[in-house]
Amino acid sequence: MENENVSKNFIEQIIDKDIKEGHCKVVRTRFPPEPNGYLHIGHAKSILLNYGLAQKYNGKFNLRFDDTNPTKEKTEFVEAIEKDIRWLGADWEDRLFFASDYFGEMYEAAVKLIKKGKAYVSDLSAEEIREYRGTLTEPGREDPYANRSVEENLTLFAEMKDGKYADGEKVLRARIDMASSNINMRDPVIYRVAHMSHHRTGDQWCIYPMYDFAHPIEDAIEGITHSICTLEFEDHRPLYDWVVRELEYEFPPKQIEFAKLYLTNVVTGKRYIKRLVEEGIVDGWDDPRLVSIAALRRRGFTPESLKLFVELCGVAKANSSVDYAMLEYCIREDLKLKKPRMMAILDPVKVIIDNYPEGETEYLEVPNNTENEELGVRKVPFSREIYIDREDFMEEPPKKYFRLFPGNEVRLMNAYFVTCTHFSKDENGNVTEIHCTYDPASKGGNSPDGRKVKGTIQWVSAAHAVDAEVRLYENIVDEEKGVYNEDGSLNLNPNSLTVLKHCKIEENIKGAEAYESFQFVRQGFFCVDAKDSTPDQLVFNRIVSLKSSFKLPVQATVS
RNA sequence: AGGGCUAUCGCCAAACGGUAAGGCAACGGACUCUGACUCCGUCAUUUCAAGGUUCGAAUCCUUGUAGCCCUGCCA
Repeated sequence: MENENVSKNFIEQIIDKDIKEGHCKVVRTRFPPEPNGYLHIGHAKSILLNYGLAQKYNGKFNLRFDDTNPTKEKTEFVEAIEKDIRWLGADWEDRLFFASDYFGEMYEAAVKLIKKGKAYVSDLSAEEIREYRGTLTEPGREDPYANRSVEENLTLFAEMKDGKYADGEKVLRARIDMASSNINMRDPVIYRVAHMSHHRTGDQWCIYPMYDFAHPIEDAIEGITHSICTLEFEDHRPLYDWVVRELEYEFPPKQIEFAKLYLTNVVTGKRYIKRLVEEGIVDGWDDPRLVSIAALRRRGFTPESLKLFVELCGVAKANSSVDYAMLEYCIREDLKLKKPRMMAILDPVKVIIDNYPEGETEYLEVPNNTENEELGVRKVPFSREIYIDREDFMEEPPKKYFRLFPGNEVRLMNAYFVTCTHFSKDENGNVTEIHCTYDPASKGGNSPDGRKVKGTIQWVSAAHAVDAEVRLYENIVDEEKGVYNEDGSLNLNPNSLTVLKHCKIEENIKGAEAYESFQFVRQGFFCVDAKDSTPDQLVFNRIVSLKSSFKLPVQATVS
């Protein structure tokens, strides 16, 4: 599936080496989300990376919810996450797991550590533990409870499990090295008491394992060979390896860290998005201006486009921020040949073709996609009164403007040549009606005399047009000013949403369903909004505009 | 001397001691019934800096510099 010339990323190189040296036979990866929120594009990278690796190496990909902290997790999120991953196309088959499924084994693992003298129960409070931990530059001090006997620790830990202690009263710590330069190794807490109902295990447990202890066990139990996570866990790897070693797993999993995906001019921070939702600036976590998976889906991005995007971004260890233009390229690339190209007028102005018979309608056959014949043809009605886009007409055009203006001839796409004869304006100077004559011989869009026109514009028959709402988006933050203000607040772009009512779309658009997308010729790709669109009042999201090298010349200001 | 990681084009990113891939963006031009697409062309004598080793260095060594991460009973 890949181009042979594309060199392998550093993770693939590690896997190649592990296979070659016999450290693993079948590659197993996993995506381990905590069900405490919605997935965003950064998670998509991790999902597609893990799934892609499993596919590439003929291995297995697991979905595992890392639900070891009941205070933050909800079933609602596990459902949303499953939906997003499924939509992305990452197939975990029958391998859906929960860390909470392993609580029993984790408890036994902790007991094993205690018996080996590698873990002890501490009565220190959270604040005391912090004090004893030392700082980045000073070593920590030994926990005063570090020397309890194995028997006492066993008893105490069992009592913790049995609910004898309140939250925070006791914890289980791994005995490693209070003087380590790596703070994660200074006798990390591996079990805490939390009298709280867990979304899956209910009240069965009142002690819960910490991530650093739980994660390597989860990986080992599932036979994960390569446990891929993000850079901030690099400092945790020695602890990960310690757990795996002390527990003496036969096939120890290997943790590998890569740099997260950041996108320019985009908001991913949970607190920021929460505020945007609360303040009504966006209409939910799936607002099309956001980059949660749900938002991207609603906006009209496809799994294929995100997959392409992730591939193009690559995988490395350097922190980086990918240009949003790369994402735009990917969705255009995916939709280009797959979607019908329809005519839509976003800002309509009426054109009357004076020499076209009144009351007549003819149906012109047009290809749905000139670059992909498989998409077939459709019939588009043409009549005396049509709409064109306001920006396709100018009373006094600048040089190189080859759309409609008085005296100029243009092609109505797939229809006829028309020449503007005159037009009218209202009291405010807005063009209200444009009059043209058409050349009946140019039917279909070409003149038998070989006459050329420079401009081709889209149009929609007034009597047949479907009225629709179209929403145009820009990034939610102002890219000129930077994403954040000095006080840490978001620098919002006031133009992030433009709602256009009464757009006119050719009648073939009728019946378009949620998530269905189209190219609106000369404008961009648009997707039926899954939340607000109805059969009677279609609502479209602009996914992305078409590229354009056309710029109206800026009027020179005379000083 | 706290520890760890990272620095290659505007943005991603290859290169693993043999003389700087590729993509996005941008800019020219051709083509065009989408100012799109497509196609052709341009775009790092130089890899954070300075030294050193070598016939040869982005790759090795030394010394700096910059950025990111780490002091949750979060993940």
